[in-house]
Amino acid sequence: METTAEATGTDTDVCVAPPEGELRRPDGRDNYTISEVVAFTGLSAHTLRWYERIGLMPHIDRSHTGQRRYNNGDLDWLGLVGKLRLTGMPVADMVRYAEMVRAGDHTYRERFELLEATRRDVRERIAELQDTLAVLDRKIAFYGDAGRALASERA
Amino acid sequence: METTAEATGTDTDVCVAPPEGELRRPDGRDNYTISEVVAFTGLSAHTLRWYERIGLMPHIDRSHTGQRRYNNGDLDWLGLVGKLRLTGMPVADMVRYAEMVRAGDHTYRERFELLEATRRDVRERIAELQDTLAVLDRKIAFYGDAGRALASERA
DNA sequence: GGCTTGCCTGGAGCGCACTCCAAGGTTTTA
DNA sequence: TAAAACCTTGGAGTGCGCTCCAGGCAAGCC
Repeated sequence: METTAEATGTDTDVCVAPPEGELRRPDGRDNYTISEVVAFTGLSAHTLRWYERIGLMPHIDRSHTGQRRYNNGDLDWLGLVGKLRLTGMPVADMVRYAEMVRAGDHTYRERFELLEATRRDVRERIAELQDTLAVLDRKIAFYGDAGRALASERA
Repeated sequence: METTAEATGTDTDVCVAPPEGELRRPDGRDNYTISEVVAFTGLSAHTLRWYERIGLMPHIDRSHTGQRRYNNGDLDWLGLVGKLRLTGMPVADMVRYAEMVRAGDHTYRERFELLEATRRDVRERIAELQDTLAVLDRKIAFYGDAGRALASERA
C-alpha cells in the first residue's frame, strides 16, 4: 500500500502547485482522455505516450477498449515533470526519480537528495541568468545611447 | 570604419563583463591560439571552429601558416555568446545577431530590439525558475517531514 | 631524420527530446 | 449507418548543438 502524496496524488497539495498556464483543470473529475491532458499540459499526445514508454509515468489506467484514462494524480505528476523540465533536468534523471517513487518508501532519502541537488542547480541557474540579465542591461543601455547619438548626428 | 565596442572589443567595457569561471585572461595580450581560447572559454576547439563555420564569429585572424589567432575582441564576443547560450537562445538567433553586427551601424535598432526581446525572455525564465524553486522547496519540506515520520515509526 | 604536438579541413556521427508515420481499431456526430 | 474525429502500436525520422574522424600540414625537439 502506498502512503505518500507522490503516489496517490490525492492528498492536500504538498506535491505540486496547481497549473497556471495552459487550461484550468476542472474540479470533481478524475478521468481524462489523452487529448484532455494535451489541453491541460500543453504536451503533445506523442510526448505523453513517449513519457510512458520510457518509464517516466506511473501506471496509467485504461478504458475497457485500451484507451488511456489519466487521473488527477497523473496530472499532478505531469505538473512536476513540467517544472523539472524547465530547469533543464535531463529526462533520464526524471525517469530515475519516477523509478524511485515506484520502488516505494525506502527510496525517500535518495529522492530527497535528488531534489536537493536539483534545487542547488536551479539556484545556480537563476544566479547565472541574473548575471546574464546584468550583461543585457548594460548592452541595451549602450545601444540606447548609441541610437540616440546616431540620431543626433543625423539631425 | 567601425565605431562600436561590439566591433572593436577594445573600448571600455560597455560590452561584456570579464570572464569569471574558466581561466582569467592575461592583460596585455591580444593574440591567442585556439587551445588558449579553449582554456579561457571552456568550449572545445571543435565548437570554436564550428561557431566560425556557421557564421557566429567575426572574421578571425590567421597566422602566416593559416592557424587561428583570436584577439581580445573575439574573446569578449565569445563571452557574450556564452551568456546568451545560458539563456537558451538558439544558436541560429545568435548568428542573426552576429550578421547584424557585421552588417554595420544601420542595424542598431534591430539589434536593440533583439536584445530587449532576449531580456524579456530571460526575465520570464527567471520567474519560471523561481516558481519551480518554490515547488522544490515544498516538496523537499514534505520529504523532510516524511523522512522524520518514517524514522520515528521505526524507533 | 624521425617523433611528438598542435593545428587544419570537410564531412560524418551522436545524444537528446521529441515528432511523425502507417495501419488499424473506437467513439462521436450528422 | 456512414463519415469524421480520436485513439492505439512499434518503429522511423527530425532538429539542435555539438563531437568526432580521417587525412594532412607545420613547428619544436632529440
